[in-house]
Amino acid sequence: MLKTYSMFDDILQRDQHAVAKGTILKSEGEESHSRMYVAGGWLAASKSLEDGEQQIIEFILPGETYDPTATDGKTSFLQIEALCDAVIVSIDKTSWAQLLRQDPELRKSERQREIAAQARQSERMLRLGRASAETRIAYVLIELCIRVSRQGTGFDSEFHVPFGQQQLGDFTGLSSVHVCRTLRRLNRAGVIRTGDHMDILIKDQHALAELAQVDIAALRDEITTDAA
Amino acid sequence: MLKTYSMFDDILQRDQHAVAKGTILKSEGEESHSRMYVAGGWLAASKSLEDGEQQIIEFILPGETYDPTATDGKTSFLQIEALCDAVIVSIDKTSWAQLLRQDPELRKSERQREIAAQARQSERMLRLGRASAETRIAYVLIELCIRVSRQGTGFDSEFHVPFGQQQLGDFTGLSSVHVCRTLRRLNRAGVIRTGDHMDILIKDQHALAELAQVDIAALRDEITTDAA
DNA sequence: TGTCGGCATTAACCCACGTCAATTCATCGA
DNA sequence: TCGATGAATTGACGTGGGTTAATGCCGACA
Repeated sequence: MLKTYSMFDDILQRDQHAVAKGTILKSEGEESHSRMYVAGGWLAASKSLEDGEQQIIEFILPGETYDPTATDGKTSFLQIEALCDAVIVSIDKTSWAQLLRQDPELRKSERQREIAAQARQSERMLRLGRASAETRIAYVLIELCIRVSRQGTGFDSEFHVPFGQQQLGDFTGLSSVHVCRTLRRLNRAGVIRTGDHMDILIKDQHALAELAQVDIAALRDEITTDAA
Repeated sequence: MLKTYSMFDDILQRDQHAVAKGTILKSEGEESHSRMYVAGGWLAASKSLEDGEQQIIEFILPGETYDPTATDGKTSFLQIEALCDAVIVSIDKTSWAQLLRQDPELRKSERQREIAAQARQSERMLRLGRASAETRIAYVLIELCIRVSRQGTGFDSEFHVPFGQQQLGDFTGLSSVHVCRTLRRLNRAGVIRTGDHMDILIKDQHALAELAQVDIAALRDEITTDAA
């Protein structure tokens, strides 16, 4: 989570506005002159093929900022959508640049955040291109678990995913039907337990990490650093 | 391509060293304290699953720099390998930081480069997760063609890929056998013509763009900006 | 309390792509 | 000139995951 900066805080207090689940905050190719700050709720940054197939590139969680503006400085190269009811703040480029100029700490933490994001992207590309459905699902569960946990502290084995299996598929490159099949299988194997409304309980952290082909400790460091 | 900077040039003249095709310049998790500059040849940045499956995350072309150092500032989160005989220069972090501090132009162009890289990654993730083999192959051909072309000027419909079908598969998330099949099919359809040694001639640019589900003009802008 | 709409679940079926293996071909050192 | 090596190519075959569609469940709303 971002540390507290008086001027930053000031901006975040103004201009908050609530958006309903499903709201599209920015579309691909649309004008974009601001960085978004998520005060509450989850967003998804995604791209679509002409035939309508959607791929979620990144989830944006409360306390994070995101700017999908392309190199032209004008248009967004991603679509940003609210996965659940959310509260967001638009910080215009000028204000953001000013914040960065004034605050070396913020500058440094944003730099770290970018590097961490790039590492995460690489890890996801590896799974998208090369891993089985089971590995992909196991991985996303671990990743989400860790990212949710750091809002509290440490590693909570139980967490809530505020969106459906369709979106999980859009993120892992699978159909919602196969996401379902895979989650059932993990349930039957006793690795996880799914409750109502996409509540997830990781029953066997070790087995899940095995399936995801990931070293949990390393991943936690990587993702957690993101917040520094 | 990077513009000319006296001090930058100075560094690039020293410390050049040649590496043979297949050389692994950095391994995943290995110590990494420098940024690499490619004076000649192509590199690949990749990640691997425990079972050995490899995914190429990015190609690094002559004139580009790359730094795979993770947020810990110590280890590389990618493997860097020479796809063909290459000449590279290691620029240590301190020198690089100094260059950035002294040169606002370089700082700005690197910033642009990072944004462009992120847009490219998103585009690739979309294809990895959601597109057919044909679309992926068509897309990578167009992407490579444009990136090679900008070393000269404009869009050359004929170009050379200095590595094999296996690596094309490692980049697109396909098996080398299926890469081969797909290339043959594109040949038979008259969209491309493959010559010896992975020489590619795009015979029908429009049809290829159609298959790739991409707007060539937009993509060219995006990739070309990368070089600013 | 009923009805409606959206999501999860499951089964049946199919196909795009992976795997394995044989064949050809180009390169290269002895 | 002769293997020897490694990549491209092609065919046969198997399968993981997509598609379709039926069913059930829950929450919202009247």
